Amino acid sequence: MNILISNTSEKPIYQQIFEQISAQILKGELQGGYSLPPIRQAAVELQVSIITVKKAWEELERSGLIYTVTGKGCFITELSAEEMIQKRHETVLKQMESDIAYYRSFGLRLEEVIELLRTVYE
Amino acid sequence: MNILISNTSEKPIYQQIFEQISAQILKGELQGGYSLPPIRQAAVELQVSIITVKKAWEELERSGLIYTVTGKGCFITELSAEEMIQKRHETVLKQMESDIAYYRSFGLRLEEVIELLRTVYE
DNA sequence: ACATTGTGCATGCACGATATACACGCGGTG
DNA sequence: CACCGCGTGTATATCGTGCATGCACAATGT
Repeated sequence: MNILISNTSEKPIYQQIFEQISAQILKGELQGGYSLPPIRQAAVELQVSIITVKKAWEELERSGLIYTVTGKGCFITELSAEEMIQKRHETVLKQMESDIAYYRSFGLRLEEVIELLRTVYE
Repeated sequence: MNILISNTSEKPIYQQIFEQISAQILKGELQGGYSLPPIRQAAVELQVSIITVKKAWEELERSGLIYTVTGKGCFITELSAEEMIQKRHETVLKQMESDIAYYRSFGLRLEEVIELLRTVYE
């Protein structure tokens, strides 16, 4: 459970949890077959309600990254290295499309965007 | 008033209006000194409430892109070409920072991001 | 049975979106 | 010059939706 929750962020808490665990799974930091912490324990660690954790877990299950067994726990879906890369790119591309739409609405061309990226990406 | 509102978008309506007008001003499509449509007229055209338009106008004023005169109307702030470019980059960079944080959370390096960008940016 | 796990329901609160009534500014008219 | 009407932005009260929560219920395994 290496999660950082920002109370100042405009994103809902359950989505912050979802995104960070999602990233950790797709980076291979959380191995398939192992289980996630019980929602109660996670709730205590993260200082949030059980239900907030559950909503994050539900999103993860909807994305096919974990599966739930009532009474037992939640387990990480086993993925091959190729599948992880594939899902990671899918996820990033989906977000990137709307990001690009925003940049383009300001009339920026591809090379301008790349130039700005280089100045910010440390 | 060349605005497109998406009801399926997760973004609030007033923010969609704000972003699009903001972009049009900073691209020079809306010249300084000219006035924006009255909020009532804009509300009819955009099929939204007066107050929703007002909230968008307030955001524009807070960003220094327009100024309001009670009883007269709302007018676009006069900006030099350099100021427009500057503000445009400021705006885009602010958004780009959080975009990059997202990409990096998935472990992507700068060159991978650029490669993905090239495949999507048509 | 009991302890541990996930699930479902009812509540409080913040925010987006709305309609209606109010205040300010300008210009025509007596 | 005063007044009133029209067009402008402004403020108040209300409704619906979604985030976040606590508490009680169901399922699993020892």
